[in-house]
Amino acid sequence: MKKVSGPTIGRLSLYLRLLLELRDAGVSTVSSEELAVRSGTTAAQVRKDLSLFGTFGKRGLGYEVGQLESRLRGILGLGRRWGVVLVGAGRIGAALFGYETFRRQGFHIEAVFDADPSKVGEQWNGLEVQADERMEEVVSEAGIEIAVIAVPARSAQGVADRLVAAGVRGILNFAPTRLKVPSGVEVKSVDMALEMEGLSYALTNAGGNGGGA
Amino acid sequence: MKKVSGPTIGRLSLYLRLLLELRDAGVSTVSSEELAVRSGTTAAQVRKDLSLFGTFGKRGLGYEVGQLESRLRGILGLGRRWGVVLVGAGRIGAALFGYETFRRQGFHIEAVFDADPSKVGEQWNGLEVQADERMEEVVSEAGIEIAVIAVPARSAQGVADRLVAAGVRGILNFAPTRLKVPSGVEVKSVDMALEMEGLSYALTNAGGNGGGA
DNA sequence: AACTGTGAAAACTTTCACAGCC
DNA sequence: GGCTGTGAAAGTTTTCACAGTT
Repeated sequence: MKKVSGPTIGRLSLYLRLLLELRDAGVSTVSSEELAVRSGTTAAQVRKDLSLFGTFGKRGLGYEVGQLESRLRGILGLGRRWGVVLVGAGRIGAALFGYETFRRQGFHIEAVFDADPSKVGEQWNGLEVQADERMEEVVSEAGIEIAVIAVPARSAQGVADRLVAAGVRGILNFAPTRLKVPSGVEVKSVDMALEMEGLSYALTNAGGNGGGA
Repeated sequence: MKKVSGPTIGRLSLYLRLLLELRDAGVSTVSSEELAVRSGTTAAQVRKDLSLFGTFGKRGLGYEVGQLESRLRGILGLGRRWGVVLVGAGRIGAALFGYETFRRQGFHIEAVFDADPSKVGEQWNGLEVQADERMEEVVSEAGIEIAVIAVPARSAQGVADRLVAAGVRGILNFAPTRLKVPSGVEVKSVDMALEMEGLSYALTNAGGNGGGA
């Protein structure tokens, strides 16, 4: 398929989320302007983003909510179930495990691993935390494609290497470190410290600007 | 001050993190090439990023680790203590509360709030979870500038409005929703669902590309 | 009249390449 | 010789503006 930028994909996810809200509110049609206001971008941007994947709207009318929703689901690959393993049964792992929004979009955590023997054997909502030695076996047998890494920074690269060797193709990384993976494997990082430092910068250098709304 | 892009600030945070590692490893000098490899960018990018803020290196030699570290700290506004309140004492709040990396960079959680009476009164490492009604009072009396929002999506906007009215200037938002804030207030979002959907997209449309590592 | 889809222009970011200093 | 700092070139993303459809 075409070459689409990261920011564009992020906005498509956002549009999808807004469409779900609109649908729940009983709205059946939406304009690019409406989606733009709700997602903090411009109408032209919305139309350009969508136009990269086809033509979904009706001129003069706008977009049909249910139809655009299912098209976006298809584009984002959300029309299926994704098996996920979680590595790291600490606080961040626990937070993620209970994150309802994941499950709703088709991401199912099938196993949880930790290197700490005192955590192994804990029951998490009916799933037993397993020793990290079992990681490769479970990943390859269940054909798991996505892993969430929620271990300390110093262990993250080692865990990633093992996961990739076992067949994982996508990693969501919560450790504050840059993972190196072979080409063909996708990594997305959630780096809270980085965001916080971005805030610190913005507040420190606040002054002659005017674009928050 | 100048106008610097978001990605640039993200990279500066990353360079700072790498410098700390280098310092701990006893390294005293580093080249733009070295920083580039470790941060997954190019030497030219590193030099350009730094040059936006001044001239920190020595031609022929590179950058002095300790010196560049303290310059970056200054640029990012990390040379001080930041008071932070955490709103939402659920699992995500708990994960954040224990996140050592925050404290190390000068972000101190001074109060925790929750709307759920069954959580109010819990002791979190010596800090008592307070009723959310007390939020405004604590924020304005302690002169808190940064808040972390870790409440459900439907409550997030209301909480943000109250925090801003009480004087907060920066918000780190964990709720999967776009917050609207007045200009002058900065919001950074950590949106795990969005990242996960980005993975789903990448894995679904994997194929004729080659740029992983 | 309302609103989409899209080429072209503008704005922004990254990469190149080299002069200049250690 | 090694490596920075930086203008200029290349590449990418966003915005504009308008023809085309309902």
